[in-house]
Amino acid sequence: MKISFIPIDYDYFDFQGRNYVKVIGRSKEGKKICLIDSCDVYFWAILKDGLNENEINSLIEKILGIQLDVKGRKTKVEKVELVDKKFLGKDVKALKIFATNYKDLHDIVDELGFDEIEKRRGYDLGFVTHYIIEKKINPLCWYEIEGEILDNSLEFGEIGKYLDVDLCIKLKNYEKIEEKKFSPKVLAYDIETDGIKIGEGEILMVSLVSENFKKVITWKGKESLKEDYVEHVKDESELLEKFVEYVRKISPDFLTGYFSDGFDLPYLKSRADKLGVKLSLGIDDSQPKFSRGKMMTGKINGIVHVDLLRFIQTAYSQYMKSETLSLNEVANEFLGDSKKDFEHKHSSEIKKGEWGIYFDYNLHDSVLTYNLFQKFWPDLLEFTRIIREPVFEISRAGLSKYVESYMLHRLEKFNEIPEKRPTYNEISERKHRGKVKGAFVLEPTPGIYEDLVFFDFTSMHTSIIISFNLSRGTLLEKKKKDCYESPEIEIGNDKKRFYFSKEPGFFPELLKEIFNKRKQFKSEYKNEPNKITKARSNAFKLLSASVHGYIGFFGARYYSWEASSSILAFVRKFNIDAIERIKKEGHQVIYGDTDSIAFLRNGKSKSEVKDLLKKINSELPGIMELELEDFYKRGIWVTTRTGEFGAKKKYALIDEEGKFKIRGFETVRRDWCALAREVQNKILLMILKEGNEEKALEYIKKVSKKIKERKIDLKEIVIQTQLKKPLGEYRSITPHVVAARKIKERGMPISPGTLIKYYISETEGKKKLVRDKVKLLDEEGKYNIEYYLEKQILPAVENIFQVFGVDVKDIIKDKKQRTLGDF
DNA sequence: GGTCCCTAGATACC
DNA sequence: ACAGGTATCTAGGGACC
Repeated sequence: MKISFIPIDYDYFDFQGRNYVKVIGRSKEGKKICLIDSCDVYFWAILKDGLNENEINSLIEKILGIQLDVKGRKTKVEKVELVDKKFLGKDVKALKIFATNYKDLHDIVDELGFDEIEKRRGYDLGFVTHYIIEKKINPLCWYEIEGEILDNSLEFGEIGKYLDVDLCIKLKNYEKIEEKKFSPKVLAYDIETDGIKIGEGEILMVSLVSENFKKVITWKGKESLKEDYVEHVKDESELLEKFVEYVRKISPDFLTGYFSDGFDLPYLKSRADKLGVKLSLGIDDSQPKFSRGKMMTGKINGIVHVDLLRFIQTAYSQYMKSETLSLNEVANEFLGDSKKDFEHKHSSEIKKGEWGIYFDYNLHDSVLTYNLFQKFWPDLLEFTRIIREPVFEISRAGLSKYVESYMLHRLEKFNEIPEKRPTYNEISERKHRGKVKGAFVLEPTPGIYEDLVFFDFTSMHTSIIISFNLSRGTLLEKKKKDCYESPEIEIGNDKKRFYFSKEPGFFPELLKEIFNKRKQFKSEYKNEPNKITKARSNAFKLLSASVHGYIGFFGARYYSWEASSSILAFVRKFNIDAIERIKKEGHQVIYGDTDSIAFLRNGKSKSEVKDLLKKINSELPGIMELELEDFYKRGIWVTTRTGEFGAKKKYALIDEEGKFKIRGFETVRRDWCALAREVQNKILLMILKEGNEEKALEYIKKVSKKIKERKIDLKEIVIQTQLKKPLGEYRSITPHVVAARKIKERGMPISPGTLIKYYISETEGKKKLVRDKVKLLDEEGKYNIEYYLEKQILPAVENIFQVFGVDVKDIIKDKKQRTLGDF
């Protein structure tokens, strides 16, 4: 019997000392299937150059004799083969050393301190990754499989009997087949509790949302108006049991929550432990397992637990408008939907009539999570397919893991042996080597300009890596006759160049694939602009842009200070060259940052500009490409606060359709109060639309009057700042630290990541410091007129008006006039 | 108590 | 530790008068 099958999750177990993989997935017909499979277990010993046959044979004999008894497990070297391989692009002779159990490879490696062996590699990938590489049963790709059905078999300790799947198959044959549509079964969940710390208070309710399925399980508010999605149970224990029952009945591919790694799942587990309920969510009846890293991670056997927040953090946060990654804001941005209104309070304070609202609130959180999962699914799918790690990992990993896994899964094509993870000592050496000099930013001349053009390089770092074959493996020890040469790089007081082979390296070659995906999704977005094509385009832009960061990241297997420095040196060179080239054509260049150039049309037509672009492109090497970002009707650049220089990374533009683009200004910074941000935003828009400052000046007069008359709402003057580390670690006591202390005193939870909200009030006495005037939002007080005028409004608008030679200081402060008016 | 300079800290840009 | 460097800006911290 042949079955079309899509792998979703991977797990492994030991049976009689050997490793077996469980691949959980679906058949085309929607049946949940568990494949049992195994693969060769081995690692590599790279031999020193120039060993003769006898030396190699006697080495192999020695290695074959290795037998270990580790952790009660007998393991041995089963087989050794001599193979021609490559390591970092160089030809090497290597021994492929087969062993019984993957977990023992480290111990065998430790026994291999022979002089003939130069390096030992390929033992630190993790068994699942090793398996996927070995067998090429890639996640979320379709296969036609054949095998022995184990449902009633005694094999593997009767695994087929106790696994909660439709079919359990011992894999015999498989073949990759063409892609089919796959709509995963998704179940979203969310809990409401009386506690904030994990397991502290009771769980009041849990909501579950799947396709055509909505449920709130609760043991509270029985008297309340009964909605048909509400299911009442006896108590909290029964709630937990019912939750498990529904999850098992629905048997989803994905169980998804929002911040559920950090809250919902550990909370459920903790309460279940306290109440003696087994949270047997796994297909093998196992309970969720938590691993502690920087972030806690909750894993369920056979169901992929996806904390959407984690995926959004890595894949989208840099491209989002939302200022926080709260469910509400993210849902707003991607779904145009919000959380329902409900003011959280302890269950003892909830009135009878309010429970219905609470249930609805709880349900809607799961609805939002479910819908968000569906929105992001195409991206999660694409990332998983291209990176080839299980969805569970993809949904949680950082960018370095994305890049690295992409490479590791494709080394075989190049006959490459994988590099190992750096050791602790190597990491600290890398950290101490000194920063790589970064990109070039052109200082703008402050002013307001008309008819602007923005050019930018397409995936600049990536195209440089590809075009100049830059990587650790292609770095040459010294200059060769025919090689790529980096621009001069300053090292201390020295200048140096690095040289790279022209023989294509596996790393730059592999990058091409990412680069092409990026191109494909970008044009897809252009043809069909919507939130999702945009998100996907941005996601791959991010992956593509992360590769040079990966090379410079000290934890990377393929870290290279030399390659990283060279990439940045090329980035600087090409941007500066392009600036000069555009100047030479008679354009005034206003600004440039890393891979972009802004310049004036200076009377030239758009098609002349496009011709210039073509000309420049024909002169660029390799796959490097400069593209037209857009034409802009008007743009403004200001000075820095001190007024000495043109400010970098701060500008505002209006395009020809009247769309605004604002970068770096207080308007886009969340640590400024809404009032200052709105005022600055309005002023920028007026100025960009009209091309003069008159209206804006009128407006600013009105606003400062309103402030002085205390007519500003509290929510307009709230300042919010994120706590970035534990409260005790702050060396300087800033306003937001003071505010955070106040919150803590009230017994409210704060931790790194919490947004601290406060306002600055009038104070009696001679308190000078801002932090002495900090008040929380519910603390009574009058806002500090002077502070908001001089420290929020004035700095936000002062240097914008300065561009027109207008000094707004007196207009805003206006102290004399106020005194006169008072009489 | 005020001024100057420097640093810590947060956030943005690419 | 979990992609990088460049940059702006505020408020605190400390030296000095």
